Amino acid sequence: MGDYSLPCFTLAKKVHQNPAVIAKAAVQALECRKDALGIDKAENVGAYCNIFLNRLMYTSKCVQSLTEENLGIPPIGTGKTICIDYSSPNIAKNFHVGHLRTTVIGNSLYKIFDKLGYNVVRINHLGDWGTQFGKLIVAYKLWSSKEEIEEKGIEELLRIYVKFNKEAEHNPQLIEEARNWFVKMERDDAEALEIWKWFKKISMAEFERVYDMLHMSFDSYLGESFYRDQIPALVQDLEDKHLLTESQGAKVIDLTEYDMPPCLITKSNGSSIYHSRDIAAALYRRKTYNFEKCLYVTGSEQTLHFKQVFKAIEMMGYGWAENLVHIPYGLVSLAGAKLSTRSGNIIYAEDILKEAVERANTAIQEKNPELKDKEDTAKMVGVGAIIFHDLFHQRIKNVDFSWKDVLSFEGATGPYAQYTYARAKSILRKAEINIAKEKPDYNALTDDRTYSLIKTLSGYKTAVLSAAEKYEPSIVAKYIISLAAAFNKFYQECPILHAPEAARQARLYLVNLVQLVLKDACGLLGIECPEEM
RNA sequence: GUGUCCGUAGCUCAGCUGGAUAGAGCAACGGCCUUCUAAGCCGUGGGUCGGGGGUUCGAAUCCCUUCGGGCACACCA
Repeated sequence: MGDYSLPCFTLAKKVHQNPAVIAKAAVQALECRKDALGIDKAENVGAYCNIFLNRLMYTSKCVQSLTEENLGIPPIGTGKTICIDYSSPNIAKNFHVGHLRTTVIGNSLYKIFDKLGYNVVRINHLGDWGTQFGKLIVAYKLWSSKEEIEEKGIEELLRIYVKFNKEAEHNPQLIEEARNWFVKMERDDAEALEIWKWFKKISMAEFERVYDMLHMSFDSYLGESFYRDQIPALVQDLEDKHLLTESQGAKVIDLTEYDMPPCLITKSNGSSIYHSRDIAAALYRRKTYNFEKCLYVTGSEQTLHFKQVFKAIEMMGYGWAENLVHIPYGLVSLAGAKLSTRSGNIIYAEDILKEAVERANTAIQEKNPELKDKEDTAKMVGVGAIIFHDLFHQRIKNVDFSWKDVLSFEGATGPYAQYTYARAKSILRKAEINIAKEKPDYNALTDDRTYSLIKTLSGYKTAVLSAAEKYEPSIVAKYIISLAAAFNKFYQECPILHAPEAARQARLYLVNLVQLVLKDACGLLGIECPEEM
């Protein structure tokens, strides 16, 4: 027989979480086990009777700890710097739903750490260097022209890139030519660099359109190309530290000791590769920002790559390698198949954003045609739906893209959160009182619905801290839904404006807190809340 | 093959530092707008927590094993 007092003890600790339910359960449990426990039932009747008091104390504590300025969130990151490498799209390819994930997750992590007081550096590590430009140059010379690219922009770049890959399947010579062009780029060949700069400019214009729609910006756009002239010094450093070995003409760091394939530093033709550029970038960032942590938001398929890169930096003798964190997310697929530019199995970020705004517009026409700022609201709602959908699930889960799910405005969605916010604001507008001056009468806040709402409100701090600790914006998204749901239930059952004076004041005080937290939490995901919708 | 991640309701997922009848949303069905925005609320149905062992008073949660799926495994990023 075990110790039956243990479960009872655990239970007692939880009493503060939901007194009504727990105390009831306690009485039941003790009924069943009182012989084993040898405790008089009267003790628990006392506890049961304290529920009302507990609620009052809890309510008062929670409501007082949430103020407009702090919302309960402690500034734990003051004086510390965090670099976040995210979005980082490849030049000359379209921005599709896959890129949207890193962009939206990274942006949310930025908002969360910023909220906690960290100094956050947002880095868009553009994929603007590498063999793919060699491929593009070859393709451009073979199948396109200056006029066509000027006219059609990124579409034309994409067309010839796809064509190149298709042709290269039967003609390996093309790949060799592409690699040679990349070698030329690395050796500052004027013609190669001029074409490269031109392609980069065309791509950036497209990316900026998407970032504008998402209302996002970055502190640094230093892409891979920025680190190209730092590679020779890196190679020299690695040589000096006796970390490099020659393998099939390439220079590698041997990692067999750590059960990993070797980390390639330079290719057999002498050019750099993404491992070496990532190492150089980490060294540069450490020197420039002296970061506490540096986060890399990329697909989970790059897990091994970052393990290699981090290990290499550690082997170079840099203890701060342990502060480099890869933040992987699951693959986005479409109709069960991998997203592929080549086969056309792809959806562009711009298209879903536009479509969502369109749908939001339709919804407004149906539900609230009198609304003043229809266009702005439709943008907030449509874009909010997309962002929220992307952040609601744990980032590691694979997602199969579905128009139906992405464009849903009901249930656990961004628009549901925004709608709840708009409802709360509407009440406050009609109340026409200065909320800050009203002290709530806690006695008016003890019914089940209200208590549950206060419980949820007080969980904001925990949710934000947990999201930061796990680098998991979905925790905030889940929190938003639980708060919105708690508020909507409260709203349904507890009259606010038409309540007796004491209850009216106390409830308005709560509505104000809900509204503040909802807006703040949505902000942490990069979602804006319209005042009316 | 090796490594790694995932497997909970028809679908999408919470819960995983062990605790009492496993929770949401979507979809289905039935209710609620002369009262604060029905993008809402209430109710009904729906689960061998992939399977099997083990640890424990107690396991979706921890350990082992097995099956299914995703991804990665040097000259792309």
